[in-house]
Amino acid sequence: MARPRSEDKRNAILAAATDVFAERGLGAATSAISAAAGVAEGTLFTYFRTKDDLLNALYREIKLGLADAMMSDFPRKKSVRDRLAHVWTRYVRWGVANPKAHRVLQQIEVAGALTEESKLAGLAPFVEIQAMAESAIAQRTVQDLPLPFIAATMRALAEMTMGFVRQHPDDAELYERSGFEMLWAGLTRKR
Amino acid sequence: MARPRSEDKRNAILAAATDVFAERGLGAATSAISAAAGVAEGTLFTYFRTKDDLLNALYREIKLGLADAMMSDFPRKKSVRDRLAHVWTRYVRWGVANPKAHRVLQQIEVAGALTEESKLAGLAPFVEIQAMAESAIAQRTVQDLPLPFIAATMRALAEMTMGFVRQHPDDAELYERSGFEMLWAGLTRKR
Amino acid sequence: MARPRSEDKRNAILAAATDVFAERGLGAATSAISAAAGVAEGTLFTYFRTKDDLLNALYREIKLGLADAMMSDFPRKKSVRDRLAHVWTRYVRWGVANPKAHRVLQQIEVAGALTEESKLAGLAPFVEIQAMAESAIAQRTVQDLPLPFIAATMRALAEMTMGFVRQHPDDAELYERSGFEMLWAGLTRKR
Amino acid sequence: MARPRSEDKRNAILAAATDVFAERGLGAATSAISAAAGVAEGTLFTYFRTKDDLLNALYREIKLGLADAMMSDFPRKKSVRDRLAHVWTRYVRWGVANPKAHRVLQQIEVAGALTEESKLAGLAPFVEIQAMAESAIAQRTVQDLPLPFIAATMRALAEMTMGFVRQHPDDAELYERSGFEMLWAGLTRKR
DNA sequence: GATGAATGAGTCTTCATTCAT
DNA sequence: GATGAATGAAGACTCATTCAT
Repeated sequence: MARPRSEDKRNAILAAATDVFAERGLGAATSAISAAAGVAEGTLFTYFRTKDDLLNALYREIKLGLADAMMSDFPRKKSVRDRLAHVWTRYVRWGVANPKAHRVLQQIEVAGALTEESKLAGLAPFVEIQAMAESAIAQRTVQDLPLPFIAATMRALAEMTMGFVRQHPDDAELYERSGFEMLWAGLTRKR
Repeated sequence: MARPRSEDKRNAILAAATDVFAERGLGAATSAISAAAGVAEGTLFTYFRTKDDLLNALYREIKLGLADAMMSDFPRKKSVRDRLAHVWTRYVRWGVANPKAHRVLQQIEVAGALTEESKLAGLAPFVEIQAMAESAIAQRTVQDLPLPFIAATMRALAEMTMGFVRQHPDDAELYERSGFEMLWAGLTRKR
Repeated sequence: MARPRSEDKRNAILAAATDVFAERGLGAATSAISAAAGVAEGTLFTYFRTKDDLLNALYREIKLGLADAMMSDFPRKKSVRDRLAHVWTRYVRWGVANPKAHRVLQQIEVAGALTEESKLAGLAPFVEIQAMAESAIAQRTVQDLPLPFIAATMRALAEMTMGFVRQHPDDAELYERSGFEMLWAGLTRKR
Repeated sequence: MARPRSEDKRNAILAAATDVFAERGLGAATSAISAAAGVAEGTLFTYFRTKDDLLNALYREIKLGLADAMMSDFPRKKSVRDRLAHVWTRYVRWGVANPKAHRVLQQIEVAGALTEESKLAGLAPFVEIQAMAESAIAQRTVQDLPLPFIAATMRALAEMTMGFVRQHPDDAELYERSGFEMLWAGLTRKR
């Protein structure tokens, strides 16, 4: 029955990859990652067949963590505004609290190493947000715009907001709130 | 200085770099770029001392082109809304018309290879936009928010919009307009 | 010694090694062999201490099979020509019927991984052939040449013949006979 | 015009490859070859794109040298027997004088790394031998057998003979002559 | 200045072998 | 004994940069 593959080691590698990639970019050597994870160079490849595999797994892992952060305690019963605010706040705070993961996420997305499968897997956890947006449109609170457009808007503003909160932690609340108000103003029907 | 450096060659290299980096990522080999530019491998290094230098120069070059696209014919005399719409439209259209340059710009920004100098140089051409925003705040059309925050908001929404226009060219106008309206609604004071 | 080593497993590994080495060369990974044999990677090493050990064992195994094919039903009582023809035919047919084993044999011999011990062991089963040759020389049917030279001649011609039979199975008989006649003509005293 | 590729370096690499492969097998590291050739590791790859390319080039190079050795001073006007003896002797002596090249040739042929192109190129220099054999058959000196079969016979016997000459240099002449007589007896029509 | 051969450190990945389970 | 995860030394090949021509 040999030694079973260790979840701990897998996680250590993913964590190390996050650190190393965040600091040196995706071009960082796999050997740096295995070293940071405290495993042998070869071990990395028993958990992830190739560097690209590692990248894809890391992407999913981070996305999953993000989804969890955003959707836990989701106030299903509250108003559209409250629900959107919940998601917004959680997203921004996650990005501020996990700058490395956030940075790596961006790099992976822009690098073009993701499989279609991973892209889909990364999207999956966010269906509930879409559902919320859909119902909001239906009740005419939010303008009639394509859902992906709305989602992308939120994301774009949230990412931007994170940057400001990171740079000016003292004004965190200001930026967090201002960002949200801009989003809300942009999305809702006028008057 | 027998033969002077050729502006043509420099441009050929920058253009080739845009193509190659856009297609293969910043990890692409300099030899691929020199080949695409039709010059020898060594020649690239007489125009740019290192690969990082090339990256920085490319960044500035693209930013300059972008600034030019945005600010030419700038309607200094018109309303804040008109001026903002001008900038918005130009930005979005530039991104749609120059997907490779846009893609490379993003990669460079996210990769962390930029010198402070380059970052500043990249910002410079956009001072006029800032000025516009400043005056708009002063006259209380736009909310009293930090200028960089406003600029970043515009950028974030514009980049997102580009993506949609690229994917749905037939609805270009819809996305372009919707994006702008969201920006405007977000920035202006609520009555 | 709770569980005794299984002869089956050993054989499975040797058979798998024949297949894998024949197809991918001696550089093939031991893990490919264990996989093909349906055993764990580590198991291979309980049956053969090192890859070189496996190679040597495989060599002997194949040689043994070959000797068996050649010497079974050996017509001890018949004429020199009949006995030589028997050996010739059996050798050629074995090579045609076992192309992988034959191929691996050649690779091992040419690769220089054999111990002296294995070389000797590989020769052993062929003593009877030598004996036959010796007596043939004594009775002056065959020219007075060093025995190993005679053996090598037969082998060289037989291996060559195998190749032709493999490539032109329809002319198998022609090549088999022609080859033998050449051998016989070459070995016997000219009148 | 930069430094031109040096024929010397190319030859040094090929010579080093012959040595190293002969001693350690085709699995030998390219770094061992570049070191033996006195060039940097990378340099090997500017002359041969891959290890397989090197193998193929080496094969052609050796075959060319062999053909040259065999066919120079070819006695076109003499009898079939003399011409065959010429080729035979040259071949055997080449193999004895160039044991490393000969060994490497065998390894490459058995390893299955040759392109069809290389195989053809390796055959080309030997057309004259075929022509000779053809005419010999026509004049009914040699038995009517497929040409490739005849060629292969000569080769098989010659290679075997080389081995004996190498092991017993003092009896070189004996083996050389005996081998040839066997070949001649085998090929010619009886009576 | 232009060229491209030369360099060798660095990359990802493989693999024989060991050893915890 | 069987298993397969762990190991780390190689290995083939790449690439930014230098420099002879």
